[in-house]
Amino acid sequence: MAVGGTTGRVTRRRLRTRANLLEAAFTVFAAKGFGHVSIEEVCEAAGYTRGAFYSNFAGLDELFFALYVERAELIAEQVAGALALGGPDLDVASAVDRVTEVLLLDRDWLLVKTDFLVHAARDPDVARGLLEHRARLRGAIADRLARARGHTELPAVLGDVEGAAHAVVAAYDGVTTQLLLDRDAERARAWLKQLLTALLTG
Amino acid sequence: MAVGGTTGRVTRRRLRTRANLLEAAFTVFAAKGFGHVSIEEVCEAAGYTRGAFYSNFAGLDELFFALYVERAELIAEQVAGALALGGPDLDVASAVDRVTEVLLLDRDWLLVKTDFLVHAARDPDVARGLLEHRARLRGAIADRLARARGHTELPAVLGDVEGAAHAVVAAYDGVTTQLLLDRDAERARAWLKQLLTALLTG
DNA sequence: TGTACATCAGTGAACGCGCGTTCACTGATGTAC
DNA sequence: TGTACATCAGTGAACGCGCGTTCACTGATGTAC
Repeated sequence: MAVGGTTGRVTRRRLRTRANLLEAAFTVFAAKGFGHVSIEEVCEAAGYTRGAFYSNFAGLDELFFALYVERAELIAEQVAGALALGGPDLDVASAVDRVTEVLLLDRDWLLVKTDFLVHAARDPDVARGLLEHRARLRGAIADRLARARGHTELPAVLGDVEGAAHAVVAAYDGVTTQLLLDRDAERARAWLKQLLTALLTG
Repeated sequence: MAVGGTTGRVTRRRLRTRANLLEAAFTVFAAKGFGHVSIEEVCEAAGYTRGAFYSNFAGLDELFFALYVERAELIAEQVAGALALGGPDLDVASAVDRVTEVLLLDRDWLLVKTDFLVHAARDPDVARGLLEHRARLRGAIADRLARARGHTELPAVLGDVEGAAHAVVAAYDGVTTQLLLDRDAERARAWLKQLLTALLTG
């Protein structure tokens, strides 16, 4: 069995192999897209045989999911880190700057993320997980906005702080779409900043 | 040769077959996603043999592109129609209602559209075509906004009418992402309306 | 309108490859003493 | 710390299937008279 079960002693070697496979898979997925990638390709990129793959994952779907979760957590930490830098109650404009910097940096990640979105859109179970993750993200943003409220009053059109957080996520997703096509990260950043400013400081 | 060349007499039969293949392909692509679909599957769904496919298309990529272009034009016409209904200078709020109605209706189309986006993101040639299409769309929105300007003044934060049109597209893309996951079209519509209101009537 | 003919569109069988999946085996790793 | 042993992780070969691609052929379609 490739997945959890009773957590029976995981060797270093196994961890390393798994990490190598995930690392290589990320590159391959970003380049060709999930659905155009074979197990064989992932193994070749990682320098293992297919047997090693099956020893660690039940199939490409499982690996893709693991890959997404791992990277998503990484990004979440980076965002949290960027926000933490600004002290406990950074004003909205600065927070936007910081977060934008981190979020729109890695094109490969945006590609994989979008692949995962469209994959999740077709599988309710996967979708549920992704929705929960997004809900947590919105929660964090809402907290942040609530704390920054003293500096700038939010416009009433969006409803409460939760609504504003929702708007932030939507703006981010919207800008991502354009960025995927024109590959102009600088413009995307400026543009996201402008959008968020329009939304949060009505 | 499957594509154009000198436009040498296209029979009805050929047109019908092509249309049937595209129709069936749309369903199959929506259900499984480009990249998880075989030529065989499309042919089976359409009721043809694989030879018929190769007589009409060079490969899945070409069919996918043709499919996207066809449906995108269809949607564009529907949107134009919805706007035309409201007379020459509908106010912004009503225009938003009408367009939203059309745009967020068809989940299958959103799935295929997103598949195409992520496909285009990996192929600069395809991306260019899609960017041009989006630019035309923005242009149409900008025109509309310019005509509705008399009723409602746009907020200055977004810049000119072009900027506002850009924002509309970003909001739409952002809401689409959420809708793909939660499948709640009504909420998405309400939400998009709210977002656009916040953006356009700062 | 009907018939004869030419061209074309789709058929269906065949070929072969890429790759998913399995599994007996071996070298690596960890443990007990 | 060193050695002997047990278990585990990854190897690599083998099997077979799904499907992409081709092509000689035939029934459908269009045209000329």
